[in-house]
Formats: sequence, structure tokens, C-alpha cells
Amino acid sequence: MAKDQLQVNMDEFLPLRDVVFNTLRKAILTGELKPGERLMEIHLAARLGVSRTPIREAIRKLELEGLVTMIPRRGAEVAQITEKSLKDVLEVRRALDALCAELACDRISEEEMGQLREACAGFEEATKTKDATMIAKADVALHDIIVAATGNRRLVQLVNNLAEQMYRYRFEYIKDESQHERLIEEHRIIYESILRKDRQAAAAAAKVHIDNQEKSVMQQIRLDNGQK
Amino acid sequence: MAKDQLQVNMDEFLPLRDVVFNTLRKAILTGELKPGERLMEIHLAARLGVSRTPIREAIRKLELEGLVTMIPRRGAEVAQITEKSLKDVLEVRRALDALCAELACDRISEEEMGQLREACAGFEEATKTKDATMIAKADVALHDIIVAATGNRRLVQLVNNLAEQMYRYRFEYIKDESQHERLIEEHRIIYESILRKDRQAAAAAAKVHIDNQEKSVMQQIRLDNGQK
DNA sequence: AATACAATTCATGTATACAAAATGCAAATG
DNA sequence: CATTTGCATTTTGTATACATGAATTGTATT
Repeated sequence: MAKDQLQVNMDEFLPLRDVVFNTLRKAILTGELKPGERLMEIHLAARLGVSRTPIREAIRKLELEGLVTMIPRRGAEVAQITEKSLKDVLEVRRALDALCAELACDRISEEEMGQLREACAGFEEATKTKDATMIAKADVALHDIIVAATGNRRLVQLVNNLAEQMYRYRFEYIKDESQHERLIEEHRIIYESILRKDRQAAAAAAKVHIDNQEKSVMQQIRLDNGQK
Repeated sequence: MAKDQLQVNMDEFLPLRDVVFNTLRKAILTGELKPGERLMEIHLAARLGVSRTPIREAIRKLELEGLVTMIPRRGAEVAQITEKSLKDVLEVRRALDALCAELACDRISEEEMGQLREACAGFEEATKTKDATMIAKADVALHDIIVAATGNRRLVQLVNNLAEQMYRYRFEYIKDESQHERLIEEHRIIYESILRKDRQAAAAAAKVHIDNQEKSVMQQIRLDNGQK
């Protein structure tokens, strides 16, 4: 069962609450813990080999992040994901990704520009392996460079958070090989726009990128809901 | 009526962690707790008349929100606010406020449009009282209507969070009576743009609004830092 | 007087204990 | 037969206890 895969990474030298937080977070984002599933403290504590205290503190953070919802006197459960909530996330992300692209035009360094070029090539390479995990990693790496180039830490934090909300669905999206050519092309346009310092073009390209992602994700979630 | 009573009671039975969270949050945002100040659990627990547990859980939320920073084995302290961090917040908020204005053009209801008109008038009235608290409240009410009109809950949450990061400084800004005329005018432009469903104008007006706020806030924080 | 070092204090990190509320089920009641 | 009442169980909410690491103070020595 999926639950049995929940393991604490003891190598990390972090307070237990952070280890638990990261563990639960990942489990929720990957779909290992499914929407609506109850998070019972004693159960989790036993499973992760810690006391309730770190579990509770981790849940408080997940609560603020919107990954779990609290029901008074009943505890936490994994937040339900609706088509609407995903659309909301994408709508915000669309604006922030466009902002990232614009700011990157203004602020990207020579070195980062080189990294971005490499990341584009890396993504193209990754699609050839047809390994979804590899492709996803290359995609994240590419976007991370652009986001980091803004030099705005708050923006980095927010965009990453929003992006992670869709990890579950993005995976299915990336597996679809018919999309790969389009993705490579979109990345190329974004890269070239930033190279030219063309804010408008970069922002527009980033928006197109998200819009296409939205189509796939919405299709995916409708499939999911249909199966229920 | 029985329902109403139940509702009131429910509010009073908020978990202590939430009471503590709200209390500390407000204290930080109003400047009652100053940047760099240590948040010692036992001390706070005694002060608020609760045990350490709710205090700790509240701190975990404040930590994720960025209002406190954790130092390992040393505890929490109120997050330092730098010019850079405020600029970062404003940069993101500028984009999101523009998004709110655009979305409001598309989605605002007749009823909300009426509320917006009233809120504009209410703000103008409030400036006449010269009571900064009243003015601030009217300003928040006006913006809340626009943000709510987007119908995007995630966006509401994010914009509110970003706005609150500047409560301290915004207050000084609002006290400055020479700015009142300009503020009224800016609100009017935003209102009229939304009425005309002119997305571009609304977004532009929202950005101008934030840019002006940025000027004041930056001046304010430089004063603050100078005094140290 | 200044520095090194040990003892003590203090705060955090974690675990456990206890109280109160909610849930489920079964027996009792109409 | 449906509904309610009471009890046991479960789970959260809160408090407290214990252990470890960090800081500080005081003392002794140079």
C-alpha cells in the first residue's frame, strides 16, 4: 500500500518537525496521500517513529500552505483538489510566470544566460530518453533558472509553491510524447525572448506555456474525476 | 436565531493555537513586536496564559508565512524587514493587483460594482475625518471588494498576505494628508476602468497605485533605518 | 586585570499524560 | 421499525515532563 512507503529520511540533520513536514508534503504532492485522506496523528507518529508533537507542528505548516484542511475537533485531512482550485492556482501562476520572464529580461546575468541555454539543450536531450522523471527534472531545472534570475526571493518562494501544487498532474502531461516538440519550441521562444531582453515577448511566451499546461492538466483532472 | 448564537459560540471556541496565531500575527504586523525581537515560548505562554504547545504551533505557521525566522536551537525571532524584502513583496503585489483588476473587469457582479462605488465614496468620506484608522479601514474595504470580485480564492489569500506585510508602513503613508487627493483620484480611475470593463486601464491604474505606495513605504523605511 | 574553564541556568526539541469532544454502536423506547 | 439514549472508543486539544544544546556567570589561574 502507498502508506507503507512513507519513510523518514534520517540522514537529514533537521528538526523532526521539518523532516516530517517534508515527508508529508512530498507524499501529498506526489499523490501518495490522496485528497480526502485523513491524517491521524497517532497513526502517523507510529508510522514515522516519532511522537505526536513533530507531527502536529508539521501539520500546522501544511495547513497554512493549503495542502491539508483542518476540521475542528476532527483533525487534518489532505485537501481536496477541484477543477476550480487548480484553475485558480494556474491563473495566479500565469501572472507570476509572466512577471518572472519580464524580470529575468532585466536582471539575468551572463552566467545565468549560459545556464539557461544549457538547460534548454538539456531538456531537448531529456525528451529523447522518453523517461518522464528525467524530462520533469530538466523542465524544473529550466524554470528554476528563470525564476532565480529575477533575484526576488519572495517571488521564487511563491512560484515554486504554486508549481508544486500541480506535480501530480504535470507528470501525466509530460509523459505525453506528442507534446514534446511543442514544449521544446516554447522553451526556445522564451529563451530567445530573454536573450533579446524583450520583456513583452518573454511574458507572452510564458503565458502561452502556462495556458498549454492548463489544457493538459484540466483534461487530466477530468479523467481522474470521471474514474471516481 | 438559534443558529446565530451557535455561530458566535463557535467563534469563541477557536483552538488556542489560532487565537495565539492571530494575536502574534497582529502584534508583528502592527510593529508591537519588533523585527529581531526574540519569541520565547515560556515567556509568551505565561503572558498569554496558555501552555507552550499552542504557542509552538502558532509559531510554525508564522514561520511558513515568513513573519518569523527560526534559528536552530535558539528559537524564533520576528523576521527582519529590509528594503530589499519590501521591494520584493511590492514587486509581486504589483503584478497580482494588476491581475486582480483585470479579472475584476471580467467577473465583477452588478452588486459588487455597487459596493465598489460605495467604497469609493466611503474612502473619500473617511479622508475627511482625518482619522488614520478609519481611512485605513476604508482603503482595505475598497481593495477587498476588487480582490473578492476575482472569484479566485488562492489569489485572495496571496494578495491579502502580501498586503499585510506592509501594514506597519502603510499606516504612516495614510497619515500623510497631502496624499489624500491623489489616493481618491487613483481609486476613481480604478473604479471607472472596471466599470468600463477596460482591463488594460484597470491593470495600469492598479500598478500606478502600488508604485506610489512603494515610494512612500520606501521613504518610510529609510527613515526608520536612519533612526537606528 | 584578563582569560580559560567549569558549573549552572535557560530555552528549545521531543515525548508523554490528561481532558474534552466526536464518533460508532448497541440497547432501550416510542 | 425508526429514533433516541447511553456507553465505550477514538482522536484531537492542551499541559507538563524530560533531555539536550547553548549561553552565561562565576571562579580560579596566570
